Amino acid sequence: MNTNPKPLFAAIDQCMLADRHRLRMRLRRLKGKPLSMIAAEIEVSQQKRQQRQANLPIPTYPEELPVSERRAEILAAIQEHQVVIVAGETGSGKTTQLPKICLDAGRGVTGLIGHTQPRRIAARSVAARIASELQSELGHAVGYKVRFSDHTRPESYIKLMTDGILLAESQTDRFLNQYDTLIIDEAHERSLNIDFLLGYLHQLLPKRPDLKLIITSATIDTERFSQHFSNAPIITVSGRTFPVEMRYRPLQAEDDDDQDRDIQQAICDAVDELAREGQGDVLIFLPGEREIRETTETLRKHHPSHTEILPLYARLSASDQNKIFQSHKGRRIVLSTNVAETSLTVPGIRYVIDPGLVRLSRYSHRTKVQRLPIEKISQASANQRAGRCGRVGAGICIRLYSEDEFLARPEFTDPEIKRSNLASVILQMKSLQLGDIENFPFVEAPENRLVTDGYKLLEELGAVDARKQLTGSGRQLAKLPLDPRVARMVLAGKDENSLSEMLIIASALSVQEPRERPHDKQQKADEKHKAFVDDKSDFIAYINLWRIYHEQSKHLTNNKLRKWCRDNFISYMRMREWHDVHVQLKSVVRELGWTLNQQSVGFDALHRALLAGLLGNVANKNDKKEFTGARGIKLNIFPGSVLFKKAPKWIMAAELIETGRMYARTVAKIEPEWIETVAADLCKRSYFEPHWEKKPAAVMVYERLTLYGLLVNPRRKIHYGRINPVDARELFIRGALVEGEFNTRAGFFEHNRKMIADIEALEAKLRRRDVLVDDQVLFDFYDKRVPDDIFDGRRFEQWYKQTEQKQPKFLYLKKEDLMLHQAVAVTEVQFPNSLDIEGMTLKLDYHFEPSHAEDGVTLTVPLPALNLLRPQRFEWLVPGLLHEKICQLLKSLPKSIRRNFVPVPNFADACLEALAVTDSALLESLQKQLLRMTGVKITNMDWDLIS
DNA sequence: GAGCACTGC
Repeated sequence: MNTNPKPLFAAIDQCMLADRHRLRMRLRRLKGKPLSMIAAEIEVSQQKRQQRQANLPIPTYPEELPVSERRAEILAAIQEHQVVIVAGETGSGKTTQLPKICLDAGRGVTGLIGHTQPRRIAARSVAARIASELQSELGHAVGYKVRFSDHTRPESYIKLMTDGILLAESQTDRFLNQYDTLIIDEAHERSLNIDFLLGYLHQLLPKRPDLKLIITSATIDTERFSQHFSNAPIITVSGRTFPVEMRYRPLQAEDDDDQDRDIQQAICDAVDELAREGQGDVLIFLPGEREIRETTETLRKHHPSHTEILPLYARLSASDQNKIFQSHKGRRIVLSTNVAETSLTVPGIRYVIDPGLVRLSRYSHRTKVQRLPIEKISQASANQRAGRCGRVGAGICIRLYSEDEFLARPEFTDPEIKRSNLASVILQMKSLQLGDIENFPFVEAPENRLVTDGYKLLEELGAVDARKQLTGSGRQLAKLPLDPRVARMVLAGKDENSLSEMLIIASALSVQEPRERPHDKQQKADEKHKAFVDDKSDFIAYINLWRIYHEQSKHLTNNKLRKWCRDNFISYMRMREWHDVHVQLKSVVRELGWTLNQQSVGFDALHRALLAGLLGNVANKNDKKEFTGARGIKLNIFPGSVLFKKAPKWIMAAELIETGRMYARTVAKIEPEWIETVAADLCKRSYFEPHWEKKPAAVMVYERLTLYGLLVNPRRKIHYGRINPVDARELFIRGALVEGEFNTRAGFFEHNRKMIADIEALEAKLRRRDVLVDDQVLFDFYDKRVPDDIFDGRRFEQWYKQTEQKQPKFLYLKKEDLMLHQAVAVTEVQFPNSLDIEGMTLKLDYHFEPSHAEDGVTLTVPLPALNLLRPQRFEWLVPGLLHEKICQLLKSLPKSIRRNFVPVPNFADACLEALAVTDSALLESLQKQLLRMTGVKITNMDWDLIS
């Protein structure tokens, strides 16, 4: 039995790259067991490789292409270096010839030659072109893979794909082992995908020393790519283009006498100037649809003759776009957005007019919202535009700005990674465990604040925690081929059992708007689109459109369905794209083990799930009918929305975008209460007016709830105990125990209440407030005894019951707990609770509250007894108060008399002792006694009884 | 009272 694995390890080195890792792992695990099974597999993989080597296509090269002349040089560079930069303009042939040169270099045998393009159309057409040059059927030696369709075979050598596909593959094949060579084409476009890929490859190359990487770019900024890949060699291939004459025609007049022109006028002048140059089509670059429309009208008035004027932009229907490929007589002027700069090549252009403007997407750090400002284009972009007229012959480019201005412009357009919210990139990196984005080897690192905002959005969606770590739901979001916000909706849809509806909406939000609204048929289109409208939600309109369309598709032929789409101003192509995304989402969701609801879901549940992804896009209408969104930004409902005319108080939007104004697009009515349930953790809460309430026997507080500064709930009463148990306990002790606002049968409560009442009664008799301890002492008494976690009636009763059994009366106050000093003077003799008069016992009440009607001592007399009483008796009050009264009387005497009775309290004491309560008047008894003691005679007139 | 262009697990 052969148990020596060594030769097999060596044999694995001759296997297909994609198999090696798996085979090595298995071989390692076998340790000492029979190796026959794995040996067979190794054999298969080796044979596959040998077969590929044997069948390797032998390329031929069209000699007229500039790249063909540099073949040997490029081939040598590929063999000597891991990374090669190939720079060349359009027409150099690099895109079609490089993969063939790679074949010649022996690449493509142990693994595929992967070749990326920024766009699906390009991936497909380049594949077709190379296949035909290798005289192989498309999908055999040369295949392509774009979203929704994979046309490659195991025996393919070259695989064209979008850069997004390669990036997506890295999620399941971390080492990209199916490739032995990668060509990243059009790297100068610097899309998010390309920048992410270049960073990814930077850290992959050391782990895959056998992998070759070729980066191709227009001849701009190639140094940057070279530096990023440790000074990789740059091979520059000339383009096969014709010279373009540059003419600068700024809007500002050169002479002071001349008037400045506006862009419309300048375009007309430029068209006239080019008309004098002779035959040839003109391409004019404009920032947007509106400008194209305006200029079309200006030019129609200006050139009424046989000039054909064609608009061109991405939103235009396919048939209108295709007009640029139809032959024509006379002069053609194409007015185009940036589609014609990179994505689409307009054939037969001899002249370009470039006003130098573009509408560019820029993420605003200030408002956290995507903007679409019109900006001046970069030099690179201007040159790219000029190049569009040098493809069929010498061209002329008229720039509607000066050369100085051109030179003053930035050299390159900011790459997308510096203009985007990075949530999606960060989420993918986290899920790939690529470490922190801050340390990721980007060609150009995005600004920190963009990274911060990316993390913030992910935190809002619950994809990362406060420590920026990926959460469980973050891992799930990363698996969905969707924008993170939309992915979050789908996840919530799973939880709310509304996945069926949610997948329709999520796929709709991922594709371009399928409803068409041609400028000349706006009303007709709106009329047709009314069939899909829901009066509370633009999201429901997508579901309605989806259902109606699929109902039609069931019984209509393809052609009839297309016609139905045309009649209803729906883009058939985009419906197909929507459908395809939906199919893909369904399959991803199935793999995740999620199930689609069979029963349709209600409005609320569906929109709560949508809200989970759109918390940052919530807005609230104020009294002036203006909307305020997160962080105080003012916004408007997009006029195309169903809610535009009658807007509800609260809305959420699928997207916020700032163009002319800040617009909320795809909008639905929401209830603010949903925010509380969906965003419980995200809402900021402040608390005010905590207070004890007798009836619920709890400390209550008002809560103020805001989300990103929006007032979701201004005043909601809730229990304070769970929010701040320490404060709540204090308020409980004060309110319930000290102040006694408490319904309880606990024994201590009545006892303590009575104890305090007794002392208060005592104070009333003494006419002073310094006997009963103050509330703070009472508080301290309870504070010492009540445990920390007792802050409401229910908890208190429970604890009291248990503790009372072990320590009876443990909460009973004693007299000494309550009295500041021993009020010895207070005896029953001094302050009797009743008076015996005329054989009756009459109740006495004491009250100490100056200026109150009942201040003093109150004798309660039954009405029939009233005329039996003699008023003189009451001048004597009660003994405890008589002393003070005598003092006051003595002090009221005129000074000449008063000085005989100093010190007054002593004389008062003496009088008190000598006098017995009689029915005679107090003043007369006093006068007699004082005369007896001092010989001073006082008359009734001497007393001042008023003050 | 109305938006540049692409792409994907």
